[in-house]
Amino acid sequence: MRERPYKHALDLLQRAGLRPTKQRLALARFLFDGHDRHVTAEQLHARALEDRVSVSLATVYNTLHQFTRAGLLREVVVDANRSYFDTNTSEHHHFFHEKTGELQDIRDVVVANLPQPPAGARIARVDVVVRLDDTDESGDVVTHSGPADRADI
Amino acid sequence: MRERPYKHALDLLQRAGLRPTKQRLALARFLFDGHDRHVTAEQLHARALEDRVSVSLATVYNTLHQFTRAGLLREVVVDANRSYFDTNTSEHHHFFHEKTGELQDIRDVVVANLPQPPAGARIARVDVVVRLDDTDESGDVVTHSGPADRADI
DNA sequence: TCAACAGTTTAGAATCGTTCTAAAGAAACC
DNA sequence: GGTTTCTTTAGAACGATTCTAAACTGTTGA
Repeated sequence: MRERPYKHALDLLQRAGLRPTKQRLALARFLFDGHDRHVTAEQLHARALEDRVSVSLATVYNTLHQFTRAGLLREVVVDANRSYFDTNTSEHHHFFHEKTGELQDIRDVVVANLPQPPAGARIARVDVVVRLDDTDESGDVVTHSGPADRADI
Repeated sequence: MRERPYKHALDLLQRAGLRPTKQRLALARFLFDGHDRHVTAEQLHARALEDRVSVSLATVYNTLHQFTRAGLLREVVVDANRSYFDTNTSEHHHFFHEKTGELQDIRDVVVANLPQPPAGARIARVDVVVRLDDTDESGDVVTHSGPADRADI
């Protein structure tokens, strides 16, 4: 994961059949540095500008969609107001912290007893979103024995 | 479920502490007629106009949110482009037909092995969205023995 | 090397769903 | 009825996203 970022990003672009432009390279280098990330277009744009990479918001959107089509990213729908893109494209699910808008990958969730899809349809994907609240406005400490062990719903 | 729609709607509004205006009554009568419905604001608005109930889109939005706050509806986030409101407020999950934008309730899904939420957070809700594709552009018949039985993911 | 084409970026306009605003209208209360 | 409070509404405003058309850049091949 600590590999030569330029080379790695270049590689990904080439495999996706995308010309390695300055903008795409910069975005890819940031997105695919080995961390699992959940970014919105605005966040990624801001980040690029911080790094003094001049790129327009339109290009950020284009690039995110191209990367998604290429299977490098996965779009996560959790919030009606913004789209998140996840650099982790393997099977997994999410905690979504409603207050902060933060997403967090969770693994090993088991979904069972799904009904058969209607005729003519096929399951494309199963998404589990666990929405999180703050425990308590009073600032109480969380005793780690609480509820939330009743994993079934 | 076949009860006097006026009375039932009136009742719901009263219990929710909302003045029974013409608009709210009309929307409530349609929404809570005993069927499970998944509506967008636009759809509900169009439907009201068909029924010759004059109501503005702003009021439809207001009303949907008021009903949601009152626990009469549940907002479902499945599509980045529109909000759905579900008249079924009990524990259940959804099939989402990506092509048509249709939602369908599914019951009895089991979600297990959820990790503990991070300290300070509490699970507010678990949403399972099963995204559906068309089986096949060639129009093949679905043999009901196919995949989609491997319910775990 | 360079022309020429195809793919890319961009600013800004446009779009779309949704929310806001301020004023007019209706329900509730005395 | 008069007054207060809640509702509705048209239209403006908004924020995220997409589109447009023109400028730009990578690539290819002579």
